[in-house]
Amino acid sequence: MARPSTPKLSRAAIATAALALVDRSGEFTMPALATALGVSPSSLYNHVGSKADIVELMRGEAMSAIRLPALPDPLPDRLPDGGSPPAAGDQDWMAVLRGIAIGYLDSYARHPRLIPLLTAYTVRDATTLRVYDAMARAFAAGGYGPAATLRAVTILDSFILGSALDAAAPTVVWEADEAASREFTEALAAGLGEPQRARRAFLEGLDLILGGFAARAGESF
Amino acid sequence: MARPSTPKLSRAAIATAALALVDRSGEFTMPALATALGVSPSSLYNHVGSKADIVELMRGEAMSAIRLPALPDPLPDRLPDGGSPPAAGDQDWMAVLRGIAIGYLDSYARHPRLIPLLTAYTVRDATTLRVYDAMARAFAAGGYGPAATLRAVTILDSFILGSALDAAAPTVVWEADEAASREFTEALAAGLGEPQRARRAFLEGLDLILGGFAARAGESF
DNA sequence: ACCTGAACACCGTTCAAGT
DNA sequence: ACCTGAACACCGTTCAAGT
Repeated sequence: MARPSTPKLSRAAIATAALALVDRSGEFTMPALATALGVSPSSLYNHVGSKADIVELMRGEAMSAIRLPALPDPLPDRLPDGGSPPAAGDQDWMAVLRGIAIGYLDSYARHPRLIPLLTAYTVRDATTLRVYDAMARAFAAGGYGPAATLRAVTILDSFILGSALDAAAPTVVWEADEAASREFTEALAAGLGEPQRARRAFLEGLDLILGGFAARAGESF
Repeated sequence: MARPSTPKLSRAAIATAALALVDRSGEFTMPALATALGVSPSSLYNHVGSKADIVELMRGEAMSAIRLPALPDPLPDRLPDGGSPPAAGDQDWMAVLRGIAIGYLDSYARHPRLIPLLTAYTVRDATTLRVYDAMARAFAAGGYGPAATLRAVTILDSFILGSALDAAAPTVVWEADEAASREFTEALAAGLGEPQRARRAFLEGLDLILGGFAARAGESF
């Protein structure tokens, strides 16, 4: 029973099983993963280099669900092919950014217990890079210069990741203690029950940020 | 050499040494901490219940540096004491929020390697609660109702935490690969060298968000 | 090429034993 | 009350051995 004729493992199978394990139990250890795959822990090392490697696989798996809006690739190319006007339409790239941001958050939200795991490792995932790329193209389409584009992408990324964390493992045990003010206590009482609380806050914050970007799009930078 | 006449350990000493260890090496294990304290690992359990307990101590330690603006406590109380007008001044609570947010981020930023550790545990720290409380009071002072206040605090918290993470462990190995667009490549080239890159992005995003809040303060919610 | 089992150097935590 | 040392059940990873 040493080497089976058809391999029991593959990187894809490991990624899927690992993500399912994290989703289900929140834990992620090599023995637990091996058990889920019906294999011995040391077998995993025939396909991955380390535990961190598997975390990267899970990141890719989680992000693969993103549907990036089909943005014309070398953006200027669409001008000569007739028809539509220069498409300065601010609505365009704002809507694109909104779509990307929401898709990005949803990818996280589908795997809440994965998020704290991701922050412990450094990213090196191609799909995530493509998300940033799409955002950068959208800002460029909105007239942002290179440096402003990078800051803008950073801002969006920070807010999205923070929102995902907030939703996944509430950063506060939302519970007013004896020292809490009336204002805070009332806010908790009013908001905590709300069903889509975290998501509604995200959407509101996203619109705040995008609104700010749109307002600045006219200025020089 | 069993029990010394004067205790070698205390919760405070453990908190300080743990934070110093994380700041210096990024690692955090009980044996390493014990060595740093000149003590055996099992001794720690006379003062803390678990490793998670120590993480909470570190969170408190990191947050204790925050200077919360002295906001009049039961806010309405300052009206009758004469002098200043009702102080509808939007500038007031916006400036207060800005100060809190920056202080909050700086507390994180001073201990970048602590941040990923924090996200793996659930918060139960009194100082952090006080930060939220101060934010809630500021929004209430700005005319926000309870539910809107909770969403607003959530938005700020998410952005701050996300920014801290982004700054601490760059969420992307910021490196354009072969599939990167011209826009993204240029943005990276223009922005990556910038000295205070992460902090400038944070300040810009913060102003975007606060600006949005200020603009909405007049509406009904 | 790919799985197994034994082995290594760790880890967090418990607990009797000491003072 | 508080520190020690031994012990327990883990963990990630390596590697010779098998096919």
